Amino acid sequence: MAQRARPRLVDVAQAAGVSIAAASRALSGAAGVSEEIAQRVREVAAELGYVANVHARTLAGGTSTGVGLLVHEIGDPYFTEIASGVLRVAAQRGLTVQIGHTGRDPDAELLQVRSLIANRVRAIVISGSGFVEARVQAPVKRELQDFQAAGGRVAVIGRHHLGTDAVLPDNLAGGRSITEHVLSLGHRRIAFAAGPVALTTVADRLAGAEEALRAAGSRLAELPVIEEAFTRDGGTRATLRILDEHPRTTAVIALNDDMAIGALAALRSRGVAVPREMSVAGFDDVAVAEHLSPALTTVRLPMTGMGEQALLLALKEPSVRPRRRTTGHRLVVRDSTAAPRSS
Amino acid sequence: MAQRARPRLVDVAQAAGVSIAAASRALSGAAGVSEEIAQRVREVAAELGYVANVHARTLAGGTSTGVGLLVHEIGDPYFTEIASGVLRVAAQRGLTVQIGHTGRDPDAELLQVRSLIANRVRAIVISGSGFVEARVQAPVKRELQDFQAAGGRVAVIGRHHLGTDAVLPDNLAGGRSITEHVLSLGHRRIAFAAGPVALTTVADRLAGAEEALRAAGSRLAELPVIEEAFTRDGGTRATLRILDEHPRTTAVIALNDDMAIGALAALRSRGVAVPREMSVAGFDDVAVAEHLSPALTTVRLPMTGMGEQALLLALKEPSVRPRRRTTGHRLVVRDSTAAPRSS
DNA sequence: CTGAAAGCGCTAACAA
DNA sequence: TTGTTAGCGCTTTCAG
Repeated sequence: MAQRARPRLVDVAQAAGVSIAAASRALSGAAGVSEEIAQRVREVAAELGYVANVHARTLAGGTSTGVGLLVHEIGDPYFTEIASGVLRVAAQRGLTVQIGHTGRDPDAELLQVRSLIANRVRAIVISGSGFVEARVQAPVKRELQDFQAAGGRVAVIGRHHLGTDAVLPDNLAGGRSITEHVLSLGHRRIAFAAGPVALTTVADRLAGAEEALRAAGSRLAELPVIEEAFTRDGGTRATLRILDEHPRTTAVIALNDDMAIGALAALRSRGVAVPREMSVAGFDDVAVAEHLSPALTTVRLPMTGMGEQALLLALKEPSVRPRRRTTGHRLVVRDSTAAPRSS
Repeated sequence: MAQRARPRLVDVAQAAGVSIAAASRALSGAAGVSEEIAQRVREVAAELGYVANVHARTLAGGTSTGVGLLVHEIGDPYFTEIASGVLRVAAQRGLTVQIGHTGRDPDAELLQVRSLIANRVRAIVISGSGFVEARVQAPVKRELQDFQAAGGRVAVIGRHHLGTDAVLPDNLAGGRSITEHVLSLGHRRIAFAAGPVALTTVADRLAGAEEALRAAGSRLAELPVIEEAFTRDGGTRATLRILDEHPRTTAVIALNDDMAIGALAALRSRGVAVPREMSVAGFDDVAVAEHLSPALTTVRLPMTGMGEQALLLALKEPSVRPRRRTTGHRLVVRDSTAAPRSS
């Protein structure tokens, strides 16, 4: 345990025989030093293995190089891809990213936001659905507002109602597209494997489905919408319930790919052939969707791009009114959907 | 832009009518304040929306609450699961995690390590294979050594040669197991879809395969080992080459699941039935492996647990000699492997 | 138990 | 161009 302390700026300055101010300027690339001194300081610093203390720098300079990223759960492929986009932009801007799980729990989210604020990050990106009910996220909203009032920047992905810049996935139109697709194949006894309708993402996708259904002379209220967790396991449970409670169903529309994967597992376990006996559709087009068994029909959302966009938005100068960027979507028809068996 | 500054400790102290020292003690839960004052300070702080500045705190106290996590690419499901484990442990300990991509590039890795050190994180977890050739990672090693000498902690996942605590996945034994499995099905014309053999992970898994092959009276040198990127696309390219250059092959062993997914895609595109015409095996058992088409035979590694273990190790008191934790592995036989067609 | 004051390592005026 | 110095917001001796 040498506990040998790391060299500080003074050490570098001393070793280079210049003032600490000169050393600071040389290392941070600021103007006002002769190239000669700058050169020498850099060499000495490298020799000593000097690495500036970010905390001291941030405290003195007032500007942080950190950004925050909050996801529901990094293991969920939807968030994984978003995170990947955020990391890419951050790296290329020389920013550092602090990441945290929210678990779709408003309390955990509040804690994480506080932690980011405590770290004085320059910008916060929050991804993942919010709640239809504005009240549950009021504390976070207030915290974010204060953060912004103090000069912080915020961008959210897939949320409204937070009064911040936002990247909005095409949930409504996507919900319409996938439902139209299933209807066009001839399905009428459709069931939805949904996450909690309290989530805006779920609500929006269902709203899109409703539009498609009405156009076809049907209504969402006439069909089973099974609410379970917005996860793989939730998809499995929802599908098992559909099989048991609505045995004549010919198509399951899962409200995200993760649920669709769970749905496929449930159908396999019950020996139901997809798409011959049951069609399955997902939403998001996560990277593995095309490699599933069978390859999943779904709606593609540009997740990585959404992550990039969000951080880029958050890094821009704030505008008077919150900005909104809506993404496109694309229906991707693969092998998991087909016409119902003529019964 | 109000640019209204956030309240500081002085503001809280003033509002509560106590000294800044007392306020500090009250908020950080230190001893030496009457419960009465502590109570009052906490109330005032909450009212004002006070959030302590981590930079100031770290600078003054000398102890950071941040930890660093470096992954090759968060989009790779192997790292995703590791990250999930790390985030879980961090959250439960009230630690903050800074994450970065290394892209399996030693230079990028060095930059990321420097960034973590600059942020004075308490511990660094580096996941992802190192290089067989020790020389390429010498600079990182030196940096980590200095970091540790200054009291920092480091743990790596799936690397040797770094002189730090390590969590070592069961690559050798796993490589043996999966190869034994394929051999036991009767395959002899086996090909390997490998990542760069310069990676220790690849080298170790191949060494395990060699053991199994020798026990069966064969040798690795007699079989095609196709080196491509250790990714999905790499798996696709390797498999296409196997199909073209070694057309009599009856089984492909991919050295990770991501490559196996690419292999399945390649075979599908060429109309080769799995496992009837070609068996495919993977390695890792990422979450989607069981949902692939067909479900993938692979070797399970406890990735999430590895992430947890690594951070836990890094948070422990350092020992004189680097600690090593080896994981187990489990052969998971699913539908992608079968006996070769009797030709 | 409480408060005054000395830094933590760095940046950014300000002088020279 | 250079160097001096006053903080940045907090923790932590050290007196009281």
